[in-house]
Amino acid sequence: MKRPTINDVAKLAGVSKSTISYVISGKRPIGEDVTAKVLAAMEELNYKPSVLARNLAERKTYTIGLYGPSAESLKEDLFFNFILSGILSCLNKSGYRLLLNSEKKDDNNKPYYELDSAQPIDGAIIMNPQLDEEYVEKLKTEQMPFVILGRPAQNSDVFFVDNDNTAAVYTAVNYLIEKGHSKIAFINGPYSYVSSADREKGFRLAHEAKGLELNEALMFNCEVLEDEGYKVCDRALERGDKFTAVVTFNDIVAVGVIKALQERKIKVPDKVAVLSEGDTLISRINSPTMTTIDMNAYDLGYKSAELLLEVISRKRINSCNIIVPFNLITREST
Amino acid sequence: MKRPTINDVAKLAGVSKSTISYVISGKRPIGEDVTAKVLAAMEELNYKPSVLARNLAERKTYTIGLYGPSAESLKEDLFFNFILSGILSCLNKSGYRLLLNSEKKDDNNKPYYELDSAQPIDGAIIMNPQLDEEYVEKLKTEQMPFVILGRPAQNSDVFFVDNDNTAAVYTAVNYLIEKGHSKIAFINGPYSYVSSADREKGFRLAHEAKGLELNEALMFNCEVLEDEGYKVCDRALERGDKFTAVVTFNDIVAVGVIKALQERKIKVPDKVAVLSEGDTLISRINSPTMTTIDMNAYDLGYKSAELLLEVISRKRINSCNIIVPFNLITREST
DNA sequence: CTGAAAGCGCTTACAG
DNA sequence: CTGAAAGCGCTTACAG
Repeated sequence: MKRPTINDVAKLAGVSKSTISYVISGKRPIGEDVTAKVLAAMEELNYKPSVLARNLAERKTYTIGLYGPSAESLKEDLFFNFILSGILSCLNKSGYRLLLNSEKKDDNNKPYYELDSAQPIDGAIIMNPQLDEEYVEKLKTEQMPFVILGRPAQNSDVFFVDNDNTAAVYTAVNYLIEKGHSKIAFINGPYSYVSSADREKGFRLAHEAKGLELNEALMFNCEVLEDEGYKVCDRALERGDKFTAVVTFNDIVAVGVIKALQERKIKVPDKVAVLSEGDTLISRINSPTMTTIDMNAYDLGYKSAELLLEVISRKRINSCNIIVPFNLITREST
Repeated sequence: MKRPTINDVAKLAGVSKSTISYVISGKRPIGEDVTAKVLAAMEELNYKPSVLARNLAERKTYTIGLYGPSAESLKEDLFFNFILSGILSCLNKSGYRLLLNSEKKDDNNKPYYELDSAQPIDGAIIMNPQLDEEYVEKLKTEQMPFVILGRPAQNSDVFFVDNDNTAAVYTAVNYLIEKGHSKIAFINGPYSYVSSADREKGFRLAHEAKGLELNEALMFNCEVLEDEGYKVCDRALERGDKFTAVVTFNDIVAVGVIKALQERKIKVPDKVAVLSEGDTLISRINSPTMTTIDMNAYDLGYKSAELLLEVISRKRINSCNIIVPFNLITREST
């Protein structure tokens, strides 16, 4: 038994297939009696119009592609959950579907995305700070609407949604300085992330604003993993670096940092305060609970999707960006 | 500038469009010189075959649909991350795409999925224990391949992947009994989940096996949320229920339980031991770290996808099921 | 080894 | 208010 097509319905109802199509779409008025016949035929055959065929005819898929982290790094990334949740909430409201693409590796182990104008999507959200650059020019020439989740390196003429990462770290450091800290370590993300540079800028500015000298040796870059945070902190302690507070790239790195401190019986926050970014449930569950900057990741996702839909429908044409606010949440770790 | 189509390439290369198609697919031998011309034309026009048109012509989308939790409940669900990671790993290997569908609510606030044979997918993974039933019969008559992630209530003739939840709880309770506990509370998931019934069975069997009397009043059902775990535990303590150990549905519920205990200065594990299921990073980060049953959620996802692809390609026709093993991981909370 | 044509299942401009 | 036909951009059986 094959799936019924629009032709089967047309034959059964004794009308043309355009009429079937118009009854479904409501794009032109159809007589009451005809409508009734068509509806009955659809019911009888349990007919549902093929999404695929409709997409091809309309040249529209009502689907957007999310280009996110690799399958591997997605495993323990709660920040991603919030973003995904925000995106889905927005799309569900508008009847759009989501094609979820994770970063892949080619034969040379180079990361890439399956992302070009041949994909069955109306637009893309790119959330990988390593890969967005590569696709920006390509997508522009291919006229595929897209939004970057994060600030692109040269934000010339693209749509993007991000936090003000510089201001976030500025706020964090400022808070610590006002609490009396003067030797603050900074465990930043990979050097290649634009957001790492943004954060570093905030770190420097906060010191300048308070006229506090900054110790370059206390600034570190590492992969965004618990274990990396642990190692960096552990090595710093081993070397005898002096600091009374540490700001981390995100919650999971902070977990590693706190572990390294606790293993050496360095009390948090009594001896060293720890401040993270993200406000995932990790920061509430960890002991001590963590002071963190809530980046409103749900909003980041929601706004990206919302913006992308506006770009697709040409309600927005000139590139623009949306900066999602953050809030400092103080808990036990500072 | 419109996207180039196969006709543009054919014209430029001076051959028929079937030849273009065959050069790309390699489904029939094409002369060297012709191949070279075609490749050059494709290159010059930056041609990529439309995925949509190909899908319609082949009646195959190389896409599977994942029908998962609602956007809301996905927010703090790390178990989902593992499953998703497993699914993506498998699909990436096979060149399949993932359409991610979350549970939606209709106007009457009734949950539903956008899931029928008209969707642009070759098959579906259904991971919602509340909704799978509803779609099983429908999908069967519509000949849409699907795999249930979890054990369906009447597992008559469907493909499914699950843990042995009964054995998992049996193992957990057995371990606690051997540690000397005799009054064990059980905070189970919603009564409507098949997996809750499976777990309860394990809880009862473990008691029977050791000839230990079971106190029905110590068995609870609640939504799978931190706060619900907290409330159930708090009310039990308030009532003066006596127990020295509690087994929970998952890690996040255990967090609530431990919080309720700690607030009343009841030491974990000294006074009350806590054992959860899931082994997400929560159980490692929580203080005390949690003894938990690792359900191998990544494998759950990977195997579901693998099985679905086999069903789609008709390498499997008769319904079957895959039971993913679990391991007890002991940490500080017991 | 290559081409002309039918077909996948829809939508929509054209015509009445 | 309704229909016949062209078209979306491919694949593939048919033919040579």
